[in-house]
Amino acid sequence: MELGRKVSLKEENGALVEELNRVSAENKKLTEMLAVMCENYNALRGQLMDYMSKNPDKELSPSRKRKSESSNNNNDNTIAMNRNSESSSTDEESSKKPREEVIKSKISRVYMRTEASDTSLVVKDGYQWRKYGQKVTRDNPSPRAYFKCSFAPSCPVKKKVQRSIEDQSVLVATYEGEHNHPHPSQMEATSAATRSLNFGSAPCSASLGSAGPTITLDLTKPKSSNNDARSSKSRMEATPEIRQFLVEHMASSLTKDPNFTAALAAAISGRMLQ
DNA sequence: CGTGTTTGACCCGCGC
DNA sequence: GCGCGGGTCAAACACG
Repeated sequence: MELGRKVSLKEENGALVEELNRVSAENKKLTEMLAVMCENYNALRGQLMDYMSKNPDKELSPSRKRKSESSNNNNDNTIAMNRNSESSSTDEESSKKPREEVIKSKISRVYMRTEASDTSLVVKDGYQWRKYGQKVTRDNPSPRAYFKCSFAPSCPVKKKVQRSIEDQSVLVATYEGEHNHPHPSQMEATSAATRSLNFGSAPCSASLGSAGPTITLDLTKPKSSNNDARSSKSRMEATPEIRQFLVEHMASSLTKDPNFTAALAAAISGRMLQ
């Protein structure tokens, strides 16, 4: 009967709407997961740098530097910075002489996907930043924001945040230097990170189809060889082995593929835009 | 009133 | 030397 057909059509319509809602929710969840992954990556990266800077005992004089672009790509690994905060650039108050630059700061680039409507160029990486400038650059119509770590001048880390010219919903954060202090807001960052992704206890895998590379983090069987007691004193809520493994895994991934995060963010955002 | 942000001015390196 | 452009400073401003 026609009535029955109408009813079934209506049911089908409702089912479709429900499916749409479900897909939308899933999309949203994936977006959140991506953001969380980026947060986790940033946190892990910081821990990795912290860890690696504790092991090598190279004597390098920390010097703040202005621009360190000479020939390097975005992930040169000059990681053995001296982390002594007292001697870092607060001593001599030379106003205009060029500071000697023995080593370059570590420069890393992080791609962070945000809402396109989010106009604040804020990349939540767990650290506190103070904005000190904003410029419109030539190659990108989006303004570039300049941040210093709130622990400055004892912490010389700076970052630049600018929207990607290709995808306005992707923030490109360029970090210069390394934090010589633990996460000031480790709890907030951790809670935010574990809000929707249980990071320490569940296996985490992210795989992308045709659009990009397949990246899988298998946390089911971490190595249990060594744990860094010093770094675990302040921020080890998840299992140290898991974090250790994650750090090593991330390090190896990044070593093999410097554009790891770029590819990940670009691929996922591209699929989400479809 | 203290703290963080905004924004125009200034500095400085680099290419011509 | 000069102009351009990216990076930084600092006074003004906003906000709690």
